[in-house]
Amino acid sequence: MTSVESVDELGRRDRKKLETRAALEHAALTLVAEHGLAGVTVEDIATAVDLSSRTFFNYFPSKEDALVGASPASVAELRERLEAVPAEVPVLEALRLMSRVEAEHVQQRREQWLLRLKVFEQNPSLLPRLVANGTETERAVSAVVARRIGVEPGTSGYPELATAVAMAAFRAAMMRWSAADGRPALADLVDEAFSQLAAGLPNP
Amino acid sequence: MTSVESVDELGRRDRKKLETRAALEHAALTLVAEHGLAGVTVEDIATAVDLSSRTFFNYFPSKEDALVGASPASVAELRERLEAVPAEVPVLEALRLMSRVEAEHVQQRREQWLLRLKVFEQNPSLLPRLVANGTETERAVSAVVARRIGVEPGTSGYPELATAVAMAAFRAAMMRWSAADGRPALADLVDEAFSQLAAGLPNP
DNA sequence: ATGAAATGTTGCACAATCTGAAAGTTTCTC
DNA sequence: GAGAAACTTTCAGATTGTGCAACATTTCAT
Repeated sequence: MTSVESVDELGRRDRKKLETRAALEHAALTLVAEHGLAGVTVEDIATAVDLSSRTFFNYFPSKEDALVGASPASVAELRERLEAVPAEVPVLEALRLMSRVEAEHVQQRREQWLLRLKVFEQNPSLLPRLVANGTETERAVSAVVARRIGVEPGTSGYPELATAVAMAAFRAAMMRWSAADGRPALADLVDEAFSQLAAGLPNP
Repeated sequence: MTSVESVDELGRRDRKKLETRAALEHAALTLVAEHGLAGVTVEDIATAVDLSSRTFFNYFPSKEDALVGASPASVAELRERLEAVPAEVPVLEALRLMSRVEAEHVQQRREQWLLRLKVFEQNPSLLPRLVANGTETERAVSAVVARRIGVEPGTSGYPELATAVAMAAFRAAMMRWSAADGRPALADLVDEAFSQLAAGLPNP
């Protein structure tokens, strides 16, 4: 279908789609931040953007998904980013590099992500969804890792372990970043986490 | 169903409650294993146990929760188990010991857990729920870790990192165990994962 | 054993979530 | 500009989940 184009090269239709999607995400985040997850209905979110609630469901399968704001392209991006790392680089280091780039992307949407993470902290039932995003990508990333070390997926368990651990480290860094109100650079926190991983998580 | 009558000290009422809860869990798992998550309604599950759907919601807040079968006591158990490890044992080793015990508990309910994990694999939208259980406990465990190394929670980030990583390793071991159809001992797989963690996840 | 208290189950009403299908509207292509 | 393609909306309906009141059962004190 449509390959990787920049936003400028899109037609009016796709541009409006992205706008609508972003507007729904933003409305969902701000409304839930103010009234709590249970205090906001899909109808509330839709009317805040002047859309029917049915249209909301054309964009997101559920209220929670609008808060996660899972971008469909992110999986492929992550994979390509990981595949771009030279084969002689150790797996954990490759995952660190991939995560650093992801951290910079999050940092670019700083306000949005800080708001999102705050909403997630205040509504713990959402936290699994943040990992859900990861669950999709976990298979893709671990498949790349498996190829990288020349192993059939699902036999050694190492690719799945390394992937799951790396994503856990990334999430932990994000939560710490959010708790510190986005003061330190997220990429630095990610780096620190991976360093501790590489050292075998010794007592500090 | 003939009760195991090993649940001493409990009156008939609480015994029946446990039975009903287990029956609902079992019905939910087997039905979803056969018809898929979307192919089973709460009404189906309830009538399979000869209960009203209203009663189902007295036991579980949602259909998904019946599949997870979250035991309320598990959080406290985990905490106590971790606190029981001598203070001079390094954090990662303490988490390994805690996880081993948990692995043995899972192994004791082998069939139930293999079915559950199979259901979760076949319905990926459920996977976050498996971690949801963890999200609750993640705070509790990381709080214990923080006390163990004498750090204010939320400052160093190490307790949260170590906890998240340990739980990721445990989950990876469980998935591998499930993929291997429960052949190897789960505790051994957990052990192996933690060994790789302690070694800094070197390329295999 | 018996009656009162506590607890569990159920039916009912109701709000909210989410999905198909059909019809209307906008955008794209030629 | 005309037709095709894609997006939005309305509508109907199944399902989820909760509060409440009535009913049934278990427990407990006497």
